[in-house]
Amino acid sequence: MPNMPLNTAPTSPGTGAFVQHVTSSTPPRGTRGTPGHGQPRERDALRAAQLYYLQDLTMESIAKELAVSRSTVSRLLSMARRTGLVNIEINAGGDRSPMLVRELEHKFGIKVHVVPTDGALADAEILERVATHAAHVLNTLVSSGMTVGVAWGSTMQALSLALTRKPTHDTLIVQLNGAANPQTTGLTYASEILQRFGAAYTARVEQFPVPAFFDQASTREAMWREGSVRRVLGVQQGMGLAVFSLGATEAAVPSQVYRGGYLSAAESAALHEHGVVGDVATVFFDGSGSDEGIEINSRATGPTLRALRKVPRRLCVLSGAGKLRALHGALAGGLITDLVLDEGTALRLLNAPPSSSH
Amino acid sequence: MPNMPLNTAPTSPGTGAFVQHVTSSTPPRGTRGTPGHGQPRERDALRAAQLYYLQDLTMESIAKELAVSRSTVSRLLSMARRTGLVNIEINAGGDRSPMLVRELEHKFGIKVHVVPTDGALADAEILERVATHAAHVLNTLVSSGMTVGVAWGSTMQALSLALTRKPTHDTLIVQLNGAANPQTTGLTYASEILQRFGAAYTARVEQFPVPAFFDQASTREAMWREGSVRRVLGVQQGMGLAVFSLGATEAAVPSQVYRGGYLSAAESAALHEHGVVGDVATVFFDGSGSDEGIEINSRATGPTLRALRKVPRRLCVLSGAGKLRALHGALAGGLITDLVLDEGTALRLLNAPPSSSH
DNA sequence: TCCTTTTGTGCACATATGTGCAAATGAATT
DNA sequence: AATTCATTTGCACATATGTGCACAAAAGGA
Repeated sequence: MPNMPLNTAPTSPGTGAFVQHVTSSTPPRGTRGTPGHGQPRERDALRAAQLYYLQDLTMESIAKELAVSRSTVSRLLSMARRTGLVNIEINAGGDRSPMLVRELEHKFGIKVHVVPTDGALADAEILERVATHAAHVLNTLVSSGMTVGVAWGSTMQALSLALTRKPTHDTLIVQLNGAANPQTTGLTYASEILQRFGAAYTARVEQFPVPAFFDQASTREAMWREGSVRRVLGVQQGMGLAVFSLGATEAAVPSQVYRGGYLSAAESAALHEHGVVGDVATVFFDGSGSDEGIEINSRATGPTLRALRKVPRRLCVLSGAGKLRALHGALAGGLITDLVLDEGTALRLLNAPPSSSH
Repeated sequence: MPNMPLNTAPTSPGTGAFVQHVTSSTPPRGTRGTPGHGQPRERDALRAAQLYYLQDLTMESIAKELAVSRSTVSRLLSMARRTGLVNIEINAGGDRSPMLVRELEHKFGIKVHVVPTDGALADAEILERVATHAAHVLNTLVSSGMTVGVAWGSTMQALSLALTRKPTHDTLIVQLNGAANPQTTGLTYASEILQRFGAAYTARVEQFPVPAFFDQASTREAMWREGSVRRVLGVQQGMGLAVFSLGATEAAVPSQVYRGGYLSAAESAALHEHGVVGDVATVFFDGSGSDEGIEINSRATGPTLRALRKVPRRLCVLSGAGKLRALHGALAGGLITDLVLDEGTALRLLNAPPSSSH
């Protein structure tokens, strides 16, 4: 009775083409098995995956059937998982889901995914778990032909690293908001996040090469009339899914936006003045989930909340303690349709009353 | 780095309710973990499944987190799979599928699933593999609210035994054709097949309590006007999916229909006369896939091919050597939209020219 | 209340699986 | 042709996993 490997082997990058090999101790391959398949290695991987996951054969017997060693089968299966050939999903829907999830879904009218977390886990571990879990959820939401808006930040970074491959066609990944700032030159990592999404879904990537905030609102207006920018904004219009986390002013570990030199001290103070509790893609909102009347938003580059709400599916990935007020605001503003969050935060969300704004 | 168990443990029936237990060596449970979930065992199973399949944790660490022994985690995961909480699917779609599949799909314009089979496999093993594979394919086709027509026969029997649980709502399983005959009293096994489908999909089952063939066509006409029969026929009208195999006159192991006392010698001879190559749900067809002009069909109880073709999705499960001519006929007649078959048959199907009928 | 039956648990052992390492292969280059 | 380089393979060993078994805890009956 077989088991089922899972780990993503820390093997080499391995982007290269597949090439046929012949073992000396074994009769030459190529005549074996079904003729006329694709690259031999991928063909074997599919075959192995079918026999292992569908037929419950042991790796040993699969090895015999493919005329390779057992360890090769192990590696084939490992590859099959990494490349998304095998897809494992957990059906937590309906009456099977724990009461916590059901209560949250009922209370807020959205789809909720609670990531199990042990109380003793460090914040970094929680983030990683949430990201991994969210990656699987994302796989069920992304489909061919879809345009997916993607924000950036530490949570999105973790998510991008946890993505599992799911090849699609004609999918388009579009950056939600600019990422450049006066302090750091590169901020290549925003683009790296995008690239990883693109690789995972074999999708084209549309970057948004503008700063996170303009210094002058008038400059933004001017830029927004530029053809190159209008094109990206046009792509954003077609989004079927937006993926983002929330920035929170009160977070123990302050969000990317509140470090990194994006905001001046004066600006931070102004945010507090207006009762801002958090942001989505560098657009700030108050406790009621409104982005209006906040000066800096006129210089921000993320979609207005009004525009965001037009996206049919809006997945928020949230990890950790300090973002509760931001989450309440975002929920009040109807910004979220699908939520992934850790168990601790979920519990607090259920119990804690929405903080009175300001 | 964890592995992933697969086998359906041969444990006791276990239909009973879940009950909380307390171990002496362990502090009482119930205070642990998220409060307010469903039955503790199912709650743990979900949690374990998420940690194991999504987070790639080892069973050992999950055991620690759930405060149970590692073996319990193993059993929880085993249960999670059996009950369909965990769903494993293989994405063989698009350009990743082997050329054999692509060629068949192109040639016949249908969706094809080829079950890998070693050349040295016995017929019974091939049947089992095909059935197991088909069960997974079926899971992707059956959805809530759907009416599924199900035939009977040895292949359907094997399929029913290989089904994996996938709970749905408002699904309806309806028997495609009568199964009683003058020889065997029970033929309980036709109903057992149906029951298994019902159990796997938590669906209501609609039986069709008529003989496989009437002695007199006029009796059928009369019965077809009966309210009870009309109700079943009405349900059949709503089918979104039909699942069947093919009977073949030439099969090495003759199909159920050609043994079992369903047909007299004279009837068998008449079938050959008319160039019959096989049947679907006891409705016979010739090499071109037509059921017309075949006397016995006026006494049969399965849906006419015209009626069958109205079902949007028609899954044919086929295993073994001798059914090639029947398959060619069924394909010519456009009876099939989705096909599951073993590799050997698939190869012959691709190469062999359609047998000239009669 | 006592007894029987059912169900779940941990233990220990037999299998099954993942992976570092060295050897072997095939392709590309000199 | 010889050489280099990047992959791939099989081996062997360390882990990880499945399961028979005996026992403990609940549930049901008398």
